[in-house]
Amino acid sequence: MESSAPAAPASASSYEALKQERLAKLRRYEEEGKKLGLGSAWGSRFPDAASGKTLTSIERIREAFARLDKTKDTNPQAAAGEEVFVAARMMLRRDQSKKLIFLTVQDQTGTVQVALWNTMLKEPVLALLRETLDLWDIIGISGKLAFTQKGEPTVWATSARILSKCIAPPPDKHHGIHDKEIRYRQRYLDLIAEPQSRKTFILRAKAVAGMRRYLDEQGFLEMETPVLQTIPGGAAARPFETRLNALRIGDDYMKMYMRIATEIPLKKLLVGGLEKVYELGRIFRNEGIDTRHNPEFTTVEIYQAYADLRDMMLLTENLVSKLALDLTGSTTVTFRGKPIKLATPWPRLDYCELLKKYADVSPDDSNGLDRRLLDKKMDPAGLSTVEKIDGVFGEYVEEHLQDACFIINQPIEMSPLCKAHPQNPRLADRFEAFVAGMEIANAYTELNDPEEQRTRLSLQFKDLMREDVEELLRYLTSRPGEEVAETPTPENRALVDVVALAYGRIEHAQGLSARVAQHPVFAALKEKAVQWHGRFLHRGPLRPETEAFFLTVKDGDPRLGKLKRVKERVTDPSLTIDEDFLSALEHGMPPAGGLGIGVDRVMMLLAGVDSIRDVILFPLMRPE
RNA sequence: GAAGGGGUAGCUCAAUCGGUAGAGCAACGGACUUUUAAUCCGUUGGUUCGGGGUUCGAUUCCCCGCCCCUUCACCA
Repeated sequence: MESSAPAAPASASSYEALKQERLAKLRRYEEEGKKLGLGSAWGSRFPDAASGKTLTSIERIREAFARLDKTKDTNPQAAAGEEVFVAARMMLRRDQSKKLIFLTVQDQTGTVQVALWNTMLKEPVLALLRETLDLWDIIGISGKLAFTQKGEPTVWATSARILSKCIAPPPDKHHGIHDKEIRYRQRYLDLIAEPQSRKTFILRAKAVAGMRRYLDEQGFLEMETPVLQTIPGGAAARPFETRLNALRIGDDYMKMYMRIATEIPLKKLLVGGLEKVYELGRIFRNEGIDTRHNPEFTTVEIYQAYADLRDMMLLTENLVSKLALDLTGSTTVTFRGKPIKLATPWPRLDYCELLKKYADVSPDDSNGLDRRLLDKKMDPAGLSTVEKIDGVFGEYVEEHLQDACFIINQPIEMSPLCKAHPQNPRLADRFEAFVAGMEIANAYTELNDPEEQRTRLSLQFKDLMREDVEELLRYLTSRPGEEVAETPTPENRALVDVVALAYGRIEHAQGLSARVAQHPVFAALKEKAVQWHGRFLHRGPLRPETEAFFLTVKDGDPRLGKLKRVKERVTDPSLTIDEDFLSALEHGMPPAGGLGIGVDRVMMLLAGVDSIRDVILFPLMRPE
């Protein structure tokens, strides 16, 4: 191993030197502690099983002190009451002399002062701890409760031992850790050093438990549906891909995707006769990372048969405001320095009226929408009407949605899984809940007509595909014939990006597939594609319904990036019609209300933190 | 993906015009029997994120790269 390596570098790092100091103390403790019956520096159960005693949390100790008299109970040697057992990490150490040492120790519930005093603790034990106890060591002590002369609640140790040695040098005892990178990558350090962070994650645990309790009390049942899926559905987001080694399709392992929502399987449960279901869990979206997005995040989706949007509104506002009240003591929270009201009822705000109010434009006014976008230096060219409306809404309206509210009556095109509004078929019977400019929940009266559902999914794909196919055609027209390599050789295959456009994917994009097929360049490509497919890609014969086309782009072509994006969209599995889902609907899904809540964002509000990373224990980071 | 800010001792942070890289905490040695980030005296600790360039000389100026933060873009 290190046989041939030269001796340790002349100047070991400071980190290494500090660690060696601590290791030396550990060895000394092990050696001398044995004689004193202290056990290993890597500890064991505390207090030991034979004693029949149990630990007392620091919170309980503080409660006990509240029942003592600060002026009278100051003599530890005469302290009444049983010995308490405390296990905690030593955060601070104040040596008064060789005979008296004050420690501040911390467990999950708080901090308390511990005194090691030669009149209470055996001299050799005190001496050994004095020499070997370091900041951030975890210790177990038994002791008596008494105030100091200055009135500080103190556990006066009658015995003490190291339960776990911290051999790494800890951070600054006062400043803690300011480096956000360390706080995220080594969350355990953050949890020890920053009480606020610990509070946030304890709060999160309580909030999640509170959500479950609330739903359980309402008669909802928590379901566990697959995280690994063959068609990721229920939202329009790019999924994470993986492969299943146990199953092969042709020569390839079967492709699978991490779920991007829990919607589809939960609705299948409604079909199955489970009438009030929910799932609180992690979902995964292969998209941007910023202060409000993490690739894996937590949602709770709730479905109730024979209910509708109105029920989901009540559920949402009651749940969120109750959580705030129970956990923070108020229905008004502070976020980014501003007070945010979560008290019920939340105002129901009309989407189009908000557009009128803040952007002075109607969703039907295409020119007006373009103008508003241009005012904000956004290019309306190439955007669908829905995207324009959504863009204007995002730019002009969202910032005004600070106190909790419901946005209702969105255009139906934006919501393919949602039933139309009972009074107006152009609107969706949907709400989005906004708080502090963030979308925290989204709910529908669920679409349960399978034929309508098929049409709506097809229309949505067609809409998304149109853009991609147009872009592809623009590319082909700009480079007549040039991109068709005669034969893929080992060299140019390395320089080549193959774009596969599955014919079946665009069969619903009426008119477009014909235009693609008729394009002369495409015809040539198709011919090549069939040859290459058989000769180089080894995926077996082309199936007629999935005729594939390939085109090649040389490395370094400035349009390569754009084409790669087209490829991603065109081969996006979330644009596959989920026949299994439609089949479920064909067996009859009860009319239902459905709701999804972004748990992380609710936590940001409750904890009053600015970044989603501050409510996720181990946020995604680039590997170092 | 773009712009801006940042990366210096184990931790928190300095470093003037480009001129020997400093402090506090931690660590080590010592004093001290009621402290509260204990205090006091002394000592040690550096690949200044990595690579290249300009220069007599680079933490500092230039180029390339890595990582973090913020804003924007993306994200039903």
